[in-house]
Amino acid sequence: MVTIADVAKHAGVGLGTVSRVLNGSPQVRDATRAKVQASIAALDYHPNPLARGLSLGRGHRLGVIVPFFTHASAVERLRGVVAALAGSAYDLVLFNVASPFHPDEPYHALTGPHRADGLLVLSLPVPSHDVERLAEAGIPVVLVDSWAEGVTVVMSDDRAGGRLATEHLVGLGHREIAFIGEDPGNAFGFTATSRREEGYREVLREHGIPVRPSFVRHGPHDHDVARRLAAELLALPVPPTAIFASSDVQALGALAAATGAGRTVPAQLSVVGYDDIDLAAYAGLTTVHQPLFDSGYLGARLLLDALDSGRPPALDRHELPVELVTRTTTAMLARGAA
Amino acid sequence: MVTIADVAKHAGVGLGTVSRVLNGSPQVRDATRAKVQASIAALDYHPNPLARGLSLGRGHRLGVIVPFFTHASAVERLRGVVAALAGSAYDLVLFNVASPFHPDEPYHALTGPHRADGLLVLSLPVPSHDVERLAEAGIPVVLVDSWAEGVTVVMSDDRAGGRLATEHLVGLGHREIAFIGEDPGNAFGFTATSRREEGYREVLREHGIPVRPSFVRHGPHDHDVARRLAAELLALPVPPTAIFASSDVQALGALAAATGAGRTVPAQLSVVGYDDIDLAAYAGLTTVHQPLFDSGYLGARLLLDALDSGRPPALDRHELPVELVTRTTTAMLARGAA
DNA sequence: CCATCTCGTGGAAGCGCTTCCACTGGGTGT
DNA sequence: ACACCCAGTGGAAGCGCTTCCACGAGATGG
Repeated sequence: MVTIADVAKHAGVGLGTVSRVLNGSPQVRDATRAKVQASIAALDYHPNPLARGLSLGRGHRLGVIVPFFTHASAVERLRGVVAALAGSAYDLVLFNVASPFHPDEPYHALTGPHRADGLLVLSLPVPSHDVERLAEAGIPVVLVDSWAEGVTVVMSDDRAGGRLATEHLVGLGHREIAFIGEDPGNAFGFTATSRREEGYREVLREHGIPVRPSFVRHGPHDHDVARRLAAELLALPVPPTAIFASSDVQALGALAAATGAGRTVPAQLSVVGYDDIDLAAYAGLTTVHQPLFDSGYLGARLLLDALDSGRPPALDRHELPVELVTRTTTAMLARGAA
Repeated sequence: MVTIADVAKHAGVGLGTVSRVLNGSPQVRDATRAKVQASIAALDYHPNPLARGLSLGRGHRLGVIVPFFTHASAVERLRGVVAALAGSAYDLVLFNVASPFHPDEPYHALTGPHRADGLLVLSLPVPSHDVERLAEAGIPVVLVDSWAEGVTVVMSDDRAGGRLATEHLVGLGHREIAFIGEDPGNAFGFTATSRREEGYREVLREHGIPVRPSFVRHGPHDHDVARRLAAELLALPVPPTAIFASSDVQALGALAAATGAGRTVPAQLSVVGYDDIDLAAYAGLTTVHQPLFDSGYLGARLLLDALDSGRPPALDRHELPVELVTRTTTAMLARGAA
């Protein structure tokens, strides 16, 4: 293992000078710099990031907390994060939250200093207690698709998205519109689904359409669960003519239920999803597109800027636009139906 | 920031003792241990992993190199890696290889000591030059879905998978079977595709079916490229009655081309994919299933074992089984066709 | 010509941890 | 009774780096 001392000896200079060259200090004569750089190349020297980190007090690690297994959308956001970090001095350290039973476990581990210099949280809530600890420790935090008091957040306007989807269905003549989403009290603490539901309720109310309690179903974010919930909806005495699901995965479950119940889509049932993941395009699913990649990218950039400047990220709420993508799972309400 | 010295003072013991407690050394009297643990809790002390890493000579970081943007299958493998690392002392550091133009760039960065303690490489080739450097640096390496001289590898039997797919089509009566895969000289250096192609060629040969050069098409691993290649195949004077694509993404491209050319699947064209990603099930794609999750899991476990034992991973070639999943994109060759 | 400044440089101190060595005090064997 | 050993402990050294302080050599000004 070659160290800075070896380079110094080889170049015939002091350690300090080598360090200055490594860190681009202007306080080095050009001739000296060249000599040192030649030695670095000759010895194939690589600085030890651990030692560097210890000395500097930061390890150039960006922690990303992500519910990897539960939401397909998280992957696309992660891609954005990866893209933002390319070329930066920071390494991406991945912390998965697999189980909803210990959602705060990663924070406990991370609030210890130097586990990561900054934290990006995708879709998960952060207990206020941990927000404080992270703030005390001086670790900047950015939330994507989530919200917490006193933290910089990047979100898309979920309520507007919920409105968009519902307006679309109402515009097609539907009045019996069901909703499938996650339980507001879900174990992970995901909240986006509730805001989408709010948009749904608002639009119905504005059009004077009563929100039937039996038309609003909640369950874990899972294809088969959604399928079951949709099957229940379709078996109702007065079944819905349209379903708005708060995610594409759930919408695809609804599609499967429709097939199972012998309903053709969109002739006998319209379905709208949310997220616009890869699958949506293949399935021809009408859905609300949100900029998943961009949200991850922006979140990471905000964090990097904060880290570079030494200032905590601006306490803004960055809102990304959503947009309805009309495909082939929605259609005008057939006359005489419902 | 509270350090080990603070804990020592608070507990009225020496630094060494605190360190021994932290590291579970038996050389501490129970009473002393309890006292120290109480102080740790009272002060909310968290060891600094950077300092620990510097002292120990390893940072408890497991580097994963993954072509994140190009292959959907990589994500599923990554999930396996994440699962294997849960509960271990190692953090997952993600290195993306976005561009094929500098495929060895991450290795340059990583062969420097302590960037990561071990390296897991997904689907990418490792230049032999870097294999040597990593070996010299004592960094264990495991490859998943790739191969290199002198490195532990986890792979599935791609040739057998290629055979499986082709046998299936031949068994359905097809003789005009085309292949769509990646160029053997592709910039990233992916090799799995070539082994699948070998299996395809072998089976055709065994059945006395000539391999028409015009039936074998190569292009980057991309849906739209595959779609174009498939469109070319279908426009041939004697078009194929079946297409075996070396990945699901490419098979889905072929499906799109079939729709574009007015061919119904599977009546007028059979299509087989490879990987069995999420999309395959939704699309009803017949495909070769390979244990993506398990491959990542196993690779990570091998690496962790090597790290824990201090021995390099056994130089085995771990081969995972593949299996044909028959869905709705393949059917008996219609009489009189071709 | 000397005091003063500036630039470039060497190297010690210090980051927080582990580990090794030295030391103590109570057993143990004879 | 004495030598010996060993469990338990304190603390110095050292991991490889950055940074600060000190210092020498020219340059500058009076």
